[in-house]
Amino acid sequence: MHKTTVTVATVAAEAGVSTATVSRVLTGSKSVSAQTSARVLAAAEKLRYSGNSIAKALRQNSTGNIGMLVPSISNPFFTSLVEQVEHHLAQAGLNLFLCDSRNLVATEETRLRSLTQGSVDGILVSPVDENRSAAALQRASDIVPIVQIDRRVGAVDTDWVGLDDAHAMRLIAQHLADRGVRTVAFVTSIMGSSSALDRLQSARSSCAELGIAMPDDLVLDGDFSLEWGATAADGLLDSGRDLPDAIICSDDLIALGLSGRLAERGIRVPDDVRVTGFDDIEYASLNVPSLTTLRQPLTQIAAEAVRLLQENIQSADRAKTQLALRGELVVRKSTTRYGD
Amino acid sequence: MHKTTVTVATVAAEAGVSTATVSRVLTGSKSVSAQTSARVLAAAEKLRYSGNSIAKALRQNSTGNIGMLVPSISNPFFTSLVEQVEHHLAQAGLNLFLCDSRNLVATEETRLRSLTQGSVDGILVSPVDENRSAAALQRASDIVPIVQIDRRVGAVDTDWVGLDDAHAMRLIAQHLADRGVRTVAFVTSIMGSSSALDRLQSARSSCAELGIAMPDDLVLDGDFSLEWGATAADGLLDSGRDLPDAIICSDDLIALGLSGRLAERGIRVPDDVRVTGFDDIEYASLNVPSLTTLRQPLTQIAAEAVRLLQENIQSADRAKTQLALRGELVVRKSTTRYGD
DNA sequence: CTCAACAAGGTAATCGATTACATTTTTGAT
DNA sequence: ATCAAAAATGTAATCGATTACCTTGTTGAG
Repeated sequence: MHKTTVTVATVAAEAGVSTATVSRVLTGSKSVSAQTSARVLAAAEKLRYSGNSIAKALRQNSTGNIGMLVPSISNPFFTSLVEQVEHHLAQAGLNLFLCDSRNLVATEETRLRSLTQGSVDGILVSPVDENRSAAALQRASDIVPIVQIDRRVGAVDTDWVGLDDAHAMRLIAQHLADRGVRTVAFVTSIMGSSSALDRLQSARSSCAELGIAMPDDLVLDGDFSLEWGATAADGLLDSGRDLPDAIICSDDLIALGLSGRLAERGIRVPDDVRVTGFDDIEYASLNVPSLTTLRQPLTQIAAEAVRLLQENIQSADRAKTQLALRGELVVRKSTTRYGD
Repeated sequence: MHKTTVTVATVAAEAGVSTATVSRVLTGSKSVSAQTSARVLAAAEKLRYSGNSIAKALRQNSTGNIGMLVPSISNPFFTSLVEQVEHHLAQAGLNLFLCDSRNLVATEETRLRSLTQGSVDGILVSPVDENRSAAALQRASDIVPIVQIDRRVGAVDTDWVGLDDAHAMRLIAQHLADRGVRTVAFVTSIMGSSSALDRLQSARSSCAELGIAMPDDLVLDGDFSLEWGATAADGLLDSGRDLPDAIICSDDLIALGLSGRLAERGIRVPDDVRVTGFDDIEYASLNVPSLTTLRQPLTQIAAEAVRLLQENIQSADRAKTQLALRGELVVRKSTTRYGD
């Protein structure tokens, strides 16, 4: 199986030229005659030369791969984000090195440490916690170009691309107000991630403006998961209180988990209570009832993040950009009663 | 920002020792006095030395990272598999380099090519297509240790770890037979992946044994997605035929998409038709109705795959192992009528 | 007290590809 | 026909960490 390693030297010998020439042919630099070039290519082919990207990276001080660190790849929102990023990177001839911080600051730190050890030219990161991620992130950004994506740590001075949460929540609140909603519950993840924080704050102020009540005891926090959505549904039903007119969830997973549990317990969505999600993951449209949610401009977010990272890699000292892109409300059945 | 690079030489100068000594301290080789060691560590700390894993990899001919190539990271089954693998690799001090072949043989080939260029010590791959993936896989396995996981290309001689599909389908068929099912439809992905092939074949033979009818025109193929599940539901309902007693789906995504569409069109699961999934992704238990499915032994699969890969990396020429692990039937509401 | 064994640390080769610089050959303009 | 510019190719330095091999100094057994 594992034959003797084939290097440029092997190929050079076979083709009867120097290693420099082999390298020139293979990297496509100019100044190699057609015949020589052909001879080298033939030799490379014959020996099944496959290059050594490590050596190349060492010499050129650039690996052609980009690290991406997300809180949880099992969250479909991040999965889609990763897919988009991967797509844009591929177009730029870059490889993706994907890591999962498992929503743990400690794991995040470990990953950042290994990524900053030379294996990547730059990092896209969605930090776990607005505060507790700061130290590791700062350290990493002293070593390698970093762009924050989706979630962010404001205290670390890097580029950031993500959603305009304030605008997004305004769209949702406005939509609910239009349908006559007067009281809402808000189900979210425990404070810590910037997304959760921003969304709650924005929901509060938008609801206030529109005359929608959002009592403190109807703000429930757990995490971004189906499981928590279901638990929150139980919480609301078991509290003894009347259900609000609507339940705003800070992501689709929560909304789907919650909607499922409500159905099991005989509560009809949207007739008994309206429900909104956030992100527009694939399953949102296929759930029964289909979920009204806020679609994030994923393609654009990914494209901008990749672009900014490339700029960062090229020239270190640029003014940092903060890019808040606008989402789009997708109205579906979970907020639409017959006659609405 | 990007300061002058700190290398072992910088640290050596600061500490007043040679680069060899610095390296000895940092890698923990023996024969360094306590004082010297302390001095080196202090210097490294002071200069914020962070090492260069590229150089290290070049010298040691080993990177400490493992590539994993899956057909689609947006499929929750693969997401969970990746999580498990990541966990087991981390325990062995290895990093994960994750790639998505987007269900395309061409993308798969590109990724394999870049992975075999030195960036990883070994590869875990779930090949897109039983036949069309063979060439690229063979080529890659000539260069670097490979273990196939979940799906496989039989023609390429590598280790493989996955599910015992025959056993799994027998469990499902038996369960349905026990509940009085006499006819089934089978909704799957287009043939190509080994999983799809094996599952169909096993379903056919198990049903035959148990006296369950599975007419050819009730075998529908599309892909492993929610979308296709929904489309298949439409297909069954619009065919003009009576619904079968049960619908076996070759993965949970299909089952969930199908179950949702059935509900929308007023068909009740399990009362009008029973539905089974395959994989036991997280959402299977939270769907309404919760989904009867086959739970894959993911942790075990991941653990074995990692173990085999490590063995392969250590000693190239071993006899190859094929490991088919048994899954477990999880009975839920989608096959359970009142009184069953 | 002597010498083998060992500890501590230094020097320089090494991993494989790229590339600055040097050398030779070709080309084309006059 | 001549010479400068351009093309083709070679030689060797380089990227940064590791490590084989060597030198010097210590220790302890006999």
